[in-house]
Amino acid sequence: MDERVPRDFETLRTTILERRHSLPKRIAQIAAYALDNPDDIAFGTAASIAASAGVQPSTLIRFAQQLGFDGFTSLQLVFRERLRERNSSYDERLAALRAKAEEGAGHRAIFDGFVAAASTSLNDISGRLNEDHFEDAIALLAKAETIYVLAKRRSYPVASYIAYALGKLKIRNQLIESAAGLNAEMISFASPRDAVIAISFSPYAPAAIEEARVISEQGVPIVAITDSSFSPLAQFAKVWFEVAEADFAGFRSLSATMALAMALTVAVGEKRRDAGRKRKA
Amino acid sequence: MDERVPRDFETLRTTILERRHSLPKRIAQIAAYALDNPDDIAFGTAASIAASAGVQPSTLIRFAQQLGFDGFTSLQLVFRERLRERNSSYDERLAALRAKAEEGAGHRAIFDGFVAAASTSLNDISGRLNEDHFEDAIALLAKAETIYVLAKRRSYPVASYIAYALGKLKIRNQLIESAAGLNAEMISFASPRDAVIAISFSPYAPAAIEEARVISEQGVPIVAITDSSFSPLAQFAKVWFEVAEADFAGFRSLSATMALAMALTVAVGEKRRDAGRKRKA
DNA sequence: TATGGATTGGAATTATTATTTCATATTGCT
DNA sequence: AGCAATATGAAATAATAATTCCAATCCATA
Repeated sequence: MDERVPRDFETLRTTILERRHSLPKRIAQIAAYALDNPDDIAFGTAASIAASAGVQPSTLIRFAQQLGFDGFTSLQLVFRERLRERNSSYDERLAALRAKAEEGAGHRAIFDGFVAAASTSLNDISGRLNEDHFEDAIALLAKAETIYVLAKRRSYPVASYIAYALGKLKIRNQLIESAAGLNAEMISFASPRDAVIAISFSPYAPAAIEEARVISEQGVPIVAITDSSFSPLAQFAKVWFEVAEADFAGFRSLSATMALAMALTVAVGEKRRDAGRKRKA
Repeated sequence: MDERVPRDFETLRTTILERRHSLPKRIAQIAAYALDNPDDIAFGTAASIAASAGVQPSTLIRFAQQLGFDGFTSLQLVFRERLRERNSSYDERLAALRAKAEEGAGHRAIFDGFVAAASTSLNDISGRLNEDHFEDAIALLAKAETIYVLAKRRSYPVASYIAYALGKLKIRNQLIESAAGLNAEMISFASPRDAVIAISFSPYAPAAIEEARVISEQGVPIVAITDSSFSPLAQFAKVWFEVAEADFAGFRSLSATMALAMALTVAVGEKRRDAGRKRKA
């Protein structure tokens, strides 16, 4: 075997993708099948796999040999190993990730840490979302003429995704940001028939809090996403959500906030569609 | 076969535990082994498993028969099925949630869907991150004078979080966006001593691709985060990462991309700190 | 369009693996 | 302790599956 044989699934996958275009037709066919149905490769027999993929068993072996394995059996081992690794349960994996991230010094540990933080946050929020608040928030936003989106600094990415999604859903919205320093003017256009989604986490960006105060004094209802009941944002809000994001290396995961924000956005879109349909009928 | 044959792993497990004490010595031995090492049963051969468990192959078959199977092979199927299910459970859950949301099963389903999409994406990326590429990307970015961050539309939130984090870490960076339409000028300042983090997913925003092309022609190395090897972004990149984000209701989760982006950012920060320390010493 | 090389299909062969069988050992019972 | 029933070990056998081989076909190139 003069060529290096991929011994883990990822390397194998990469190798296949690289060579994809230089492979003969039938071999390419089995290659595509293998990447699409890795489980079948792991469990099946050469004959059964070949039949499912619509080729001859010998082709399957040729495929394995092209990749540097000495036969189908050794190729199959890689696919089996993948299943073994993937197998461990979610919680186990999460625990393992955290452990690795903590002990490990290398860069891989940093990556694992961020993945673990994101997973933890998601885990957490899915258990504690208050459904009544969620429905209230949707109702409130669905009847707004314009939805203003307010977030600064670390929360800003969430706001920009909300704005993107609202735009896609054809819901009129305004991201409160202005390179020209015209935020105050922008805010002054908001009326009680509009609504605001405001996002801020400790340490609360003063600008965000101040703008939330002003806008709430204009009678515009606010839906807030923040991190505790002590949040200054909570006091201005008609509805507010508490999201506890885990952090790693000083940077907060945004995954739970993102999920909540997207759910709100899409739910509002749906409610509007339903309302529109009813009005027509 | 007068007794009911367990066809799923949990039932099998329970059955074994119930009968444990009424089993002959060697059979009990293999029973214990089976529950402790289910993966080995799934993949091994009768001979190899028997050897690991310290019994004869025939005992293994007798064990299977006692449980009502007609041989080792049918018992093994249950163990294999277990691996298949474990592995696909996330995708299935997501599919179920999508279906539920489709038929209008309430807003909670939408929220669950976004959480599941995010979890699936994280799960996926943590298994397939290519560590070599990761190290290459870190090295490349760590020695850049200025890191340019390039992403449009749905990827923009990631870019803005990267820019925020780089700023916090005191790493000089430039987000390529300009309300004044000065992107071209901004890009023209980039030199081969700088580097770019570019993020784009299908359908690739033309502006992002075009800017990536221009900037790579200026000799500025690009680290790309994208969704497939066919991505037009990949061809301009020195290093690229494939991130498969699950989507829900038409909106892609950003959780995996975010985790990767943050990991890159923080790792670059660390590498720079280490380098600085070394220079001093 | 003729020719050589590469690719493919399908059956024959070889290898591996499950199962059966039977002799031997162990256990439980009177 | 002695006997029968049960359990076990080891090798023979049967089944299944991987691999090889060769003829047929396809494809690129002159």
